Amino acid sequence: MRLKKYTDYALRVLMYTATKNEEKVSIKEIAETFFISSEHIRKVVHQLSKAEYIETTRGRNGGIVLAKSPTDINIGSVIRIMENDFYLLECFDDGHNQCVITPACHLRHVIGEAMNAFFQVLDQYTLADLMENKEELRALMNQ
Amino acid sequence: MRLKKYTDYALRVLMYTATKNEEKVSIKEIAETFFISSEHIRKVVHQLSKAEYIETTRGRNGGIVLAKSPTDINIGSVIRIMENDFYLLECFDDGHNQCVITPACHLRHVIGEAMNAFFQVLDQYTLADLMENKEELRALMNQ
DNA sequence: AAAAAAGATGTATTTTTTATACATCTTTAT
DNA sequence: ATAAAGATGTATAAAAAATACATCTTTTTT
Ligand code: SF4
Ligand code: SF4
Repeated sequence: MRLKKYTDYALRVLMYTATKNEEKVSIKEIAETFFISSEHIRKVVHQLSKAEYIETTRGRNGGIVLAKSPTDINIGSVIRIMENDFYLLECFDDGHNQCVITPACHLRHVIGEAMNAFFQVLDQYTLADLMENKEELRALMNQ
Repeated sequence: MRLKKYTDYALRVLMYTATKNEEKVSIKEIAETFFISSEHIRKVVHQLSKAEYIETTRGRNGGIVLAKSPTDINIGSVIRIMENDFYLLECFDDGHNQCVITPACHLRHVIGEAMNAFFQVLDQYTLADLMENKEELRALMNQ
């Protein structure tokens, strides 16, 4: 059981961007901060932008800013969007389920309940909660 | 985010075995019930046996029985054993973590808390809970 | 003793998913 | 025009998971 690296990268992009209040940040500087190829960050940024968490501006002096206040960026929602696939079990994917006991199986409800508990925790936090020690984070990011 | 098919197969083996109280069951019949190759079931059975959830007997009239009462087989523990890897994030794997903000990052604690909530639910259930409607399950398994 | 039925072990292959890289746009301030 | 930024599409590589194959060993029955 793992989350995708892209999901984590997405949160890093949001955290990095949040350290620079209204100032624009570039894909390049995020990539260099975390020692990740700009290529990956680029894709993550694209998705975050489509989901309207950030606003991007092309061209010279372009860059990225948050599209809303950190208090309005919910961690659970970010993870749901980045992690497209939550088919923890075969029977969660109606289209491909071939398990014969599905109609009577309690296991699927137990796992479903566990997954809900997982998200219930995530849904309680926003980007603002992650930025509570903004200065400390900024220092580690070598700003 | 997915569980491995093997993890689910392991639970199916346990549920199937639980429907036949003390009677031995064979890998072949489990495989045929769920339309899965015996090869996969064999591996799962091997792991379940090593973890002492089931007892296997070789030879003619051999087969599988539960090694303990369904009330003593905790779902969370089965999943923890079958699913070896819970490195939801890069920083969860000390050996390979290169994330620069790890010392100050709150995200990792949020995800950790969510994962705990996930297991806390699973830890509340045992195989016995899944067998509450044993007859219904048995019918779907064509017994 | 031989045969058959069961599980044990080890290894190899294939498929799927995820991660990564490359090439080529488009936009915009200077 | 040019340079600096992001946008898009596609291709490749690496890792993980799923699947298959071959060959044991154990035990009961005949
Ligand atoms: S055994 Fe239960 S949980 Fe697993 S795939 Fe079948 S219905 Fe779903
Ligand atoms: S950003 Fe936080 S959660 Fe993600 S790898 Fe770094 S320390 Fe871990």
